[in-house]
Amino acid sequence: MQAISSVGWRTFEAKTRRWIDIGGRMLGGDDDGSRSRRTDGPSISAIPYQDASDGKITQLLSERERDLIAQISVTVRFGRGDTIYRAGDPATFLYNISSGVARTHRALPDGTRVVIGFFFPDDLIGLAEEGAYVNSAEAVTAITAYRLPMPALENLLRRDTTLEWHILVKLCHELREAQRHAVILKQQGALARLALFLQMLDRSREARDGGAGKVSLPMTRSDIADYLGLSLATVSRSFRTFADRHLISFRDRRHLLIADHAGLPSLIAQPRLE
Amino acid sequence: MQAISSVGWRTFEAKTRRWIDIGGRMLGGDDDGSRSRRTDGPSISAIPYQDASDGKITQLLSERERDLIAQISVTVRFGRGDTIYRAGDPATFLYNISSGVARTHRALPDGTRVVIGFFFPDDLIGLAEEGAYVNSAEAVTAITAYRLPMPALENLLRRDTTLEWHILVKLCHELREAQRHAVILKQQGALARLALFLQMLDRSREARDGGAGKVSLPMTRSDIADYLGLSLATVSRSFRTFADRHLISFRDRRHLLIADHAGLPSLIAQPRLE
DNA sequence: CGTTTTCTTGATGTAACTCAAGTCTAGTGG
DNA sequence: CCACTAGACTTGAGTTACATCAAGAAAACG
Repeated sequence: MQAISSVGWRTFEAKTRRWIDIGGRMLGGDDDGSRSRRTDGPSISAIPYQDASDGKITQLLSERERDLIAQISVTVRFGRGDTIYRAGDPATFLYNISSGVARTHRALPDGTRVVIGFFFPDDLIGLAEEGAYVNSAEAVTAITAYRLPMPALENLLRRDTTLEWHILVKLCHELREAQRHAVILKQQGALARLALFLQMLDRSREARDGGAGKVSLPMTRSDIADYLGLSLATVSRSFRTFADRHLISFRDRRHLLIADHAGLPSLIAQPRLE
Repeated sequence: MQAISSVGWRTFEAKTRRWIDIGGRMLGGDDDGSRSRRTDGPSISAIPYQDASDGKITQLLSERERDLIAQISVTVRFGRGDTIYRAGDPATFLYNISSGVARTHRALPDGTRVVIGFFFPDDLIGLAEEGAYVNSAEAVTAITAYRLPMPALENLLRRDTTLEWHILVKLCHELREAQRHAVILKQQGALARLALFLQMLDRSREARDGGAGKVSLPMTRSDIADYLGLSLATVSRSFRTFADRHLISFRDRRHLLIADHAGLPSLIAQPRLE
């Protein structure tokens, strides 16, 4: 996989260009629960930095701001499994996910893969260091995203303080998520890690659709393992344990219901889970 | 410890006020290698977001910006072990560390402590969610810091786009650090985690003083364990293993020399370290 | 409908945890 | 200045949870 020669920028441009779709149509029938029901246009949301909102995710951008971003951006689409960008490539674009789920990862010298995070509609991806992407990003499901050229965005931010503030707030949100991820990983037990992961997915889902505890797992078990720092086998076994204890129930491999909302948190942070 | 009743804001104010020191004197003879040799004043530095700088940390603020921040801030001091703020307290201040080392942590329900990060001069701490601190922060060594009232800072940022941009860049830097932390934790082996930790400290030291591989460990073994997600015993054993293999050598418990700069990275990301 | 990928489940070895006892060090007061 | 003490660190022994290896089952894909 990933057979194209990594000439970097040019290859990358050529590759992505294939998926550009000026329409911005929404993806229709994805049943992964992650499709967005918003009207068309760029959109960024987060738990606010200052104002209390009962833990709910709120839309940060005004209509005007969304227009401004729309003016400098293009709608792009990626198919399941496609590479969005690679670590080390020149960071020319920021992506605002509109529908679908993305994953960022870092490849270690020996080929081990570390999944940094999963990203959902209204998230931003494309973090850079010294002008180059630090992680690689792929589409977990089919994705529609707004692609913002960094120079144009920087320009826009320099002119519009409020917009810049909102990006700042969003970044704070992502920073908190990254810290939360670290907290998950420091949990000793596999069950505790998985419980925290499910809780995280459930919370992000709840903030979006507000429905009951029906969680969808668009990513593979292997993705989850690489995110939680466990082996694929252990993830599978842990799911089974949860099901056996009637904490969750699977509709199929990709869809589960959280049966015992109090049970999962109780597993967390116990020194030894027996 | 931490015996003061947690009435939150008022107690907090009263507590910190004790350490306010309008002078802004630098701490003199700390031999922890983390003292800053800059001239007086607020200071923020990071690896740039766009421009290449050979991986070096650079000062982000202009003289004018540092003055602006100085005008809204007060110099505060904390003694070793003092609490800077607590998770859940109203996030009224942001802190710009000037000298010394701080640590942020989160306490889990069962009393387990998770160290989120260590912070050095030129770093910012005080991340909030919905107006409240998400982590607690303590002084690992004696600390001098600039204390910025959030409302005033927000005001300042709304007026000064460039300054806001610089804060944004700094936040990106911290986000990358948090991700790096997660990568460390996903390493299986204790040796690999500790090696990455030492590498991290060494790099941050190198960016500051540029000297040879003399790393200081101002934090306790227990802090390191809680940061790396290991037990105190394992951290100790791993240090011993490194020393036995002549990868590092201890001057004393708090100061070590990286003897084999190539040896440590070679331990990292190996599936099994034997 | 066959092939490939993804997932489940079992058996075994080992790294790291826990418990626990012993050593060092820095900070305190005589 | 030195003895003393409390906290920080080291090291050992036994146990356990998870990684690894491996084979079989179930989806997903063309």
